[in-house]
Amino acid sequence: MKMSKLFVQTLRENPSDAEVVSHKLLVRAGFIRKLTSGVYNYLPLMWRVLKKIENITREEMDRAGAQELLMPFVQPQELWEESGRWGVYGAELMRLKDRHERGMCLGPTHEEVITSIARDGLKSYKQLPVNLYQIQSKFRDEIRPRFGLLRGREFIMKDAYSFATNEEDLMKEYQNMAQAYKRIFKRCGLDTKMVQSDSGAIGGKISHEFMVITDTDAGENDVFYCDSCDYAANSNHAISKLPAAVVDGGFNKKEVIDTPNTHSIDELAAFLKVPETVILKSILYIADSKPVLALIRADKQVEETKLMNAVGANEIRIATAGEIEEIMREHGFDAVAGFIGPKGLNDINIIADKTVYDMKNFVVGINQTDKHLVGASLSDFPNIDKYYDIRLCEAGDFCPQCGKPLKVTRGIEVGNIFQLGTKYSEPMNAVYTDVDGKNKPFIMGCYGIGISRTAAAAVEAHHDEHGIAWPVAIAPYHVVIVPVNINDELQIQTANRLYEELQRAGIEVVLDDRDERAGVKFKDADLIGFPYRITVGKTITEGLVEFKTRQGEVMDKISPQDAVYRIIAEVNKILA
RNA sequence: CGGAAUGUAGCGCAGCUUGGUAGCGCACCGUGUUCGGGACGCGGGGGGCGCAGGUUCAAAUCCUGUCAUUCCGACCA
Repeated sequence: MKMSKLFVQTLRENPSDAEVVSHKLLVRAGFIRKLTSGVYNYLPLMWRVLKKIENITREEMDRAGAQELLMPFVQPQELWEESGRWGVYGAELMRLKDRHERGMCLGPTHEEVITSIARDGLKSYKQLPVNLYQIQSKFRDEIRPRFGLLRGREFIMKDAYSFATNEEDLMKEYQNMAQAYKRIFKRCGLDTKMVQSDSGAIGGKISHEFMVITDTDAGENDVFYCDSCDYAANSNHAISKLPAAVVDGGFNKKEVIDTPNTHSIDELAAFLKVPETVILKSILYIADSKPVLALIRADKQVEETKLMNAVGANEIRIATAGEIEEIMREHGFDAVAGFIGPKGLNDINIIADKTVYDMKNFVVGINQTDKHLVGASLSDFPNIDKYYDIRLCEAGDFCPQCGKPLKVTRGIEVGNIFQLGTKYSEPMNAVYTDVDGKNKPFIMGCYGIGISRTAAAAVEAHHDEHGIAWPVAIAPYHVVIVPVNINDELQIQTANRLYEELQRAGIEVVLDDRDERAGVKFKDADLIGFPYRITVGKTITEGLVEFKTRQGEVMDKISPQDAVYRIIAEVNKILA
């Protein structure tokens, strides 16, 4: 490709709406352009990158035995009613009506459609197990799109769905996909960590996410992991052992005392001169519009996804100050936030964290403003009868597997795998006929990779102050040839010769034939992120060129042949 | 949805307080000098100021409404 004809416009300045580095660089280097909030044009350079990631994904999925198909982007409401998700998916599902006022939606994921395909096309146990996948655009009307391609509303995803007759085959395919994913991300030049996670709106029991580890804001997930063993989990799912703590308040007697204006745990602990670990914290949530009281040792935080799972709700949020007072009033109490507790709330769902189980002689709110009960014990609250893990882990907690300290970092979720079981096949009546002649629902799994997010994550992982540094396997082009002065006959001839020679060898090469100063061409080359650069300058009179890798290796004076051979060798090695 | 802010040329911005008919940098076109890390000079082209009303002799500037975008909080590949 000649640079003079390449469709690209590089910018000197960062776009004003970009926060994270991948967004800034992809816009500045001319890869993407925003059409509307969370929706981007993939310009020619970007499309080359995306196609490469798609192809790597496709090759590995095919190698793993999956079959590619393509499902519609627009889906009918009825299908979503069959699975029961039309009512629960929420505003993220982009709903629309056709001219006949029939309900439709833009596909945010394709469990419903694939299940309908399976129930039509898979009739016998003899056809199973099978894994079907597609690579396609998805649309999710995110509350707040941001970070460019990392959280767009429209994005490209590879989604695969497996169908089996039993849990064992599902588990095999799950492992098979986990292995395929590791190969895919490795080939894309990305280090990923496979972590346990909550399965969220997609459903199912067991799930793992593939995270690109980063220490920037672009990583929207907290990941807890252990260096001593293989434990790693998303914060929404991580469990831990706690360091020893004082859990006995040491109060002489049980009594209600005045604790004026202690609206926060800080203030209460300071007022009573006790550690937070002897205070029982009560937080009122609204789960699917019903009140839920969460109890936890006051030095710990509630993990809302865990709480949501414990309640079995689809949506959860902390109650507002007004709601707290109103709900208290309904139960005959006059209490504001900061003074509430489980006392007397017999018809409210109470979810106690396991940390509560060990507490003795503690401090707790009793639904009276400006008062707390000290010296309390769990037997005072017969309505606390079950204990769950709803606690958010913290760095410094210990690994649940080996007991060593856990570490925390941030990650970008580029892929995930779920064991769905019969969550969709059962309600949608997707069954096959088993050996015994009986109809049984498919045991399903599903497996996603954010293709466009993976591209952005690659930029987050591979860049410097000058621009992007694409891994060879997903770079839009492998090499750029820069003749310093295009009016120099020898330089331009040599550049042309190298250009043709590399092309013949199957290398993807850009010849920067623009009549620009060398500095401009170098800046653009660095910004766009070509893995290799050959500069043909003055030293060509001695038969020498400069060879540079985007990683920073420079050879000032090298023969053009050596540069070409090296590029051919390295690229072929990576692509092999 | 709650809180904050912004919409002026492809991009980044100034001009609005104190209304007088739009400007700067980058990018683009022409031209000359320059030529190994985003050169400089000269000469050009492009917008009527998100949209719709209103006030006024006159509105990018004031008023009303509306739409969009961005940031901060609750969601997820």
